[in-house]
Formats: sequence, structure tokens, C-alpha cells
Amino acid sequence: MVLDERKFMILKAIIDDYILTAMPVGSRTISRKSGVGFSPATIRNEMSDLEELGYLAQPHTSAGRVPSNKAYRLYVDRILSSGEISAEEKQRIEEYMKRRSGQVEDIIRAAADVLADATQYTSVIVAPQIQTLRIKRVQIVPVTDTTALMIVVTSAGIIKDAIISVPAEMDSESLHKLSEMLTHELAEHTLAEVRQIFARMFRDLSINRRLLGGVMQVMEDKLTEDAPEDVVIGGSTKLLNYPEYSDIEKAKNFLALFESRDRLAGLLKRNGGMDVTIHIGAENGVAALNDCSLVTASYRVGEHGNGMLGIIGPTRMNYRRVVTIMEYMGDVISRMLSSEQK
Amino acid sequence: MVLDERKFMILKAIIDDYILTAMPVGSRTISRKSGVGFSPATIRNEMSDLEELGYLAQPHTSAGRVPSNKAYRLYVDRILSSGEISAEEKQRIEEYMKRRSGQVEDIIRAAADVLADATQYTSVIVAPQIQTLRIKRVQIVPVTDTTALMIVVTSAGIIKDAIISVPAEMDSESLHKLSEMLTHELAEHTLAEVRQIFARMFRDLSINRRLLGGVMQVMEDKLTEDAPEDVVIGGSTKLLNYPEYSDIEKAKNFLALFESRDRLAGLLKRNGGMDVTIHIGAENGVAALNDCSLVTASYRVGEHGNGMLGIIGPTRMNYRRVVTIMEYMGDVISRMLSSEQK
DNA sequence: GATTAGCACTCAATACAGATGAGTGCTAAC
DNA sequence: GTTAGCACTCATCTGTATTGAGTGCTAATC
Repeated sequence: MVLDERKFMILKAIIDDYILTAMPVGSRTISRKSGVGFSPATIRNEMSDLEELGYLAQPHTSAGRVPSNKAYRLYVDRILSSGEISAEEKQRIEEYMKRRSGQVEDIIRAAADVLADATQYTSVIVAPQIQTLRIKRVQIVPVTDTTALMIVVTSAGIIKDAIISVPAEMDSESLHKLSEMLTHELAEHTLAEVRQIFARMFRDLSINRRLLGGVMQVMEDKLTEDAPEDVVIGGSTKLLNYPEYSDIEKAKNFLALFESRDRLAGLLKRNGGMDVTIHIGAENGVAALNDCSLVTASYRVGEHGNGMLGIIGPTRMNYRRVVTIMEYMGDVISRMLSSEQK
Repeated sequence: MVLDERKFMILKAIIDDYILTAMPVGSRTISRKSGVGFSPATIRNEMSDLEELGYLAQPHTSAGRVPSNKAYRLYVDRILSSGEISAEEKQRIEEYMKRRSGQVEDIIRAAADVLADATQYTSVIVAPQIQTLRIKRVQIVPVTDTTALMIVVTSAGIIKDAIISVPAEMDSESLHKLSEMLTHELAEHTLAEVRQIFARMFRDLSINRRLLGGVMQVMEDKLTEDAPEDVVIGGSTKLLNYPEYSDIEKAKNFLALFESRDRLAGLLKRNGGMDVTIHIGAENGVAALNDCSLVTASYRVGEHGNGMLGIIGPTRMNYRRVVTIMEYMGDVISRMLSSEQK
């Protein structure tokens, strides 16, 4: 048996209806739809075939049919072309984003909110990967006699900061000099390269080795340590509005996931490619999201460094709309974060 | 009718049982308890009195009794003395907190997790109020030709940073000078005082007024603007484990509240005093938390600046335990944040 | 006079039995 | 190949007992 044109059309009609209603759809419903010129009986025969092919499932004998993940996969692969986002919506998004100040954190926060609001699903955004960003400046500011604040400014305007301890002998002026030197050495390199550069500097640097050694050791550790992922979530309770998650146990599952930013970031990074990619049901590989779909995309910041965005919703998600919005938002975020550097 | 010793004892027994089980408690249950030497019939008579006095309520005729908010209030006011926290638990908390690095954000994050874990309720911690902190240093670091990063280090080691735009004529060296000058002028003052100091500086400063004017205007705005509250939430899904919130609609209510950090911060600041304070049911004044209790406390950082911590749970919360833990955690947080400055 | 045993009463929760109706699968007619 | 017709399935709804936890009241007991 093969999936001919008519079967495909019927399957599409079923999916479209199910996305809207979340209720098993029957043959009569499809038959009534304009564009399908067949009686319920014919539809039934086709549905029976579609079930055998694994595209449909029946919750119980006397219920209508529900699309399987295989059906969504087909639907996404065959039908999906990103649509056009309406002008008003574009404007609404732009305006909301414009009002935000220039801090990276704020922009990402705003973007997550917009994304959740536009899709009505839960959104997740991972900040640009700091390891791949190019350093622009390093600054060390005294805080107390023995501690200082180290600030690293990168090409995306992103800051990595950490409190480090310094020898009491180093005063404000010498820290300033150290800052200038480090800026000179590290500028235009990525964080990932810091270790090698430091190694080279240790060889070349004859003076002050004892004094600087300790400071730089700490810096190196701080810079190269795995930072807790910078992840923001928008509309974490949006999913509770969908009937498939009205069960408190299911809800607990993914709400717990949202508490662990690290796991979320891992999820996005594992599943994300450059383009918008769709993971249906178990494809995403996390048990808590087995009956969810995950749509991921990435955005670029400057020449290096990129971050991820994703939305999580029921498998019967409005893929077309989501993909469209994701593409657009990826653009918007890239643009806003890149304009930081101007 | 008056609330004599025996009535009070029975009421306490009822509350204790209800806190444990969340089920209406009947006369037989109380009668069986050791320490209560009366038959169910006697208890029933007393319960009937207690109901008339407004301390108990019956969900329906043939159910047991449930304590009213008035009862919890009495219970809390009359009985509550903070207990002792077990040595093991203390150690567990200390150890978990010790592992955290010295960043304020991280410490608060960890504290929220510990608090939620220890109480099994949802915890909220508001970072120290930045307006009352004393500035230690101001540093302006160039990012691009026309933008710079302004960093303010305060007594708690807390950083306020913002991207500001600067005239293209100002190079790294002059920004450094500006930083030194600002540090000199602003050190030891609170953020709240910045506006006056700037006003005075404008009068005194004859040179470079045009050049500096713009920069300082921006700085003033950034420093005095209402920062989005720095609030962390721990165990936001903990409440879902309690039967009173198994209804998805109720759950949505307070989960939505957790998405708005500003509202949460406002809630804590409005309700919080210096000591541990307890707000039962509608006392906290937020509709979404009408059937929750809110326990708040504050912690001090250095001499100035203080933050809030709170936990949110069902009205039948284990107040004694919660108060004990809150007192202890307030101490721990104060200690850890203050040690920052050493 | 306080306490308790006894008993009738209430009412949520549970279980069960039809009834309903949406939907199917199959067969025979078109 | 398509469709009308019909028997069948089964979740859902509705109404009715049944159960049992718990109460309030009264009369007996301490």
C-alpha cells in the first residue's frame, strides 16, 4: 500500500483539525470540510489504510483518529514551508523589543517573552556561547585590599565578571597597568584561546612572575571554567493552557525540567542545527518531553559566537506558524545583539 | 464562650494533624491521640464550640473539621517558638553553600535552592537593595568607539553595569581618568545620593562640562533607574506536590505569579519586616496566593543594604519548621554575602 | 455538672446500570 | 471506485443505591 495523493490530503486535513481542537477527528468532520469531496465512508476506508501505514492511531474503538508522530514528521517534511508573518505582528514585536535597553541579558529576556507570547508556547533562549566570543577588553577593578573584580568585554558586549583575589601589594594603578597589558595580549582572541596565550606569556614574562602568576592563574580558571549556562525561559506556564497537559503529573515533569537551566541548555545545544529544526515527540531524547515537540534555531552574534532559541509545545503544534516566527525572531535577536557593538 | 486550656489543646491537635494529612480531621482521630484523654463525644462538643468561635470549619456536614485562618493565626501567635535545627541539616546546608563560588548571584541562587529543599516549599529571595548600598568604585571601560561599559562596585561586591554611549573623542586614557574622578567623588555614598552629588559636581566643574555632561547624564539615568528586581525562585514546582494545588487552575495562578519577578519582589518588600513574619491566607494581599501562607524574613549585607527571603506554601504549612529554617538561612546568607568584602 | 455511650442523621464518595451518541467496519448497492 | 445502510463498540453521561466517615443530640453514667 502506498501513500497516494488523496491519502495525503486526508491526512493533512486530519492533522490540521487535530492541531486546532486536540480532539480525535472522525470521518464525518473531514468529509464536511470544503475541498474534500468524499463521503464519510470513503474517508473511513482511507483512514483505515492510514492507520495501517502507521500515520494514524485510535485512542479507542469508537473514537476518531489521532495523528501519530510519524504523521507529524511527514507533515513537517513534506508540507512545511515557512509562511509570512503579518506586518502588524512584525511591528508589535519590533516595538516591544525596541523599548528594551541594550544589555544582552535584557534583550534575551525580552526576546523570550515575545517568542512565548507570539507562539503561545514556552520559549527558551540560550545566550551566546561565551567560549567562542572574541575578547575586546580586560579590566581589573579593585574592590577591597585583597580582592578585585575582573571584567571581560567581548565582541557581543557580553561581560564575564568574577571576583578574584589579588596580593595586597597591588594597588589601583598597578591593576590598571595589568588590565592594559592583558587587554593588549588577549584582544581579538576567543576565550577558548586564553589558556595558550597565558602559557606563552608565562614564558616571555620575566618580571613580576611571582606577583602576576597567582592572579593570572585565578583568571585563567575563572575564564575557562564552565559557566552556568545563561538561559532564559519565557511563558513557562503556557503549556498548562493546552488540554494535553491538564494532568498535574505531566505538568510537573516539564516544569521540573524548566528549573534546571543546564539541562535545558544541553537539550537545545544537542538538538540544534543552524537552520530551524523540528523534533517531534521522543526525537528530542528527553523523557520529560516525550509528548512535546521541540523547535530549535540559532542566531549569530557578530562573526563568532552564536546562541540558540527554541520553543516547546505539544506535538500537535502549529508548526508552520512556529517556524515562521522562529526564523523571524532569530533574525531580530541577531540584529539587536550585533547592533550592540556599533 | 471562651477559649480555655482544653479547647486550645484540642485545636492544636487538630491543626497538627491537618498540617500532616491535609484531610478534615474527625473527633475520633483526635480522641485516639495520646495526650488527649477524652472520648470522641467530648471532643465533638468542644469542636462544635470551636467552630462557633470561628476557629474551625466544616467542608460539609459529614466531614471532619478544618482549621480556619483565624486558627492558624492563633497557633502561630501563641505556640510558635522557633525550634532548633538539627546538626546534620545545618551541616548539609553549610556544605552545599560552601561549594558555591563567591558571586552574589550564585550565592543567592544556591540559598534559594537550599531553602526550597529544606522546607519543601517554594522559596523566593530578593537580592540586596542596590539603592541603599555604598559605592566603592566606578569604572568605565571602552567597548567600541562610541560605547563604554560602566561598572559600579558596591560594598556588597555587587555590580551594577550598563552600556553607555560616550563621545568618540574620549579615549581609553580619559575614560580611566573619569573613572578615577568618579570613584573619588562617589565612594562611600549610596546610589540614592548619586543625583545630588552629580548636581553639585556640575556646579563646581568648569572644565569639560560639555564633554562630561552627556556621559554623566546617561550615568545618572542608569544608576538611578529602577533596576528590574533581582529575584530568584527556588523549587517553583514544589507546591504542586501538595494536594490542595492538584487543581491545574490554582496551579496556573501562582505559577504565573512566579513569572513576574517584579510582582514577587513587591510582595516580599511590602510584607516583610526585619523579623520573620508570617502572613496567613489573604493577609499577604495577593489574590493568587489567597490560600497560601507567606513567610518572610530579611538579611543584612554589611552595614547598609538588606535583602528579603521568603517561602510560599499552603496555609497548613509546618510553621515551626519553616520559621526555624528561615532564621537560620537569613543568618547564613548574611554571613556569606558579608564575607564577600573581606 | 462533666463525661460518655448510643443512635439517628447527613452527605461525599464510590459503584453500578442504563441510555446516549460519536464513530467505526463491513457489506451490498449504485 | 464510491456510498448508503446497519450492526457494533465504547467513552461519557445520568440516575440510583450503597457505603462509611463523621456529626449532633439525648440519656445514662461517673
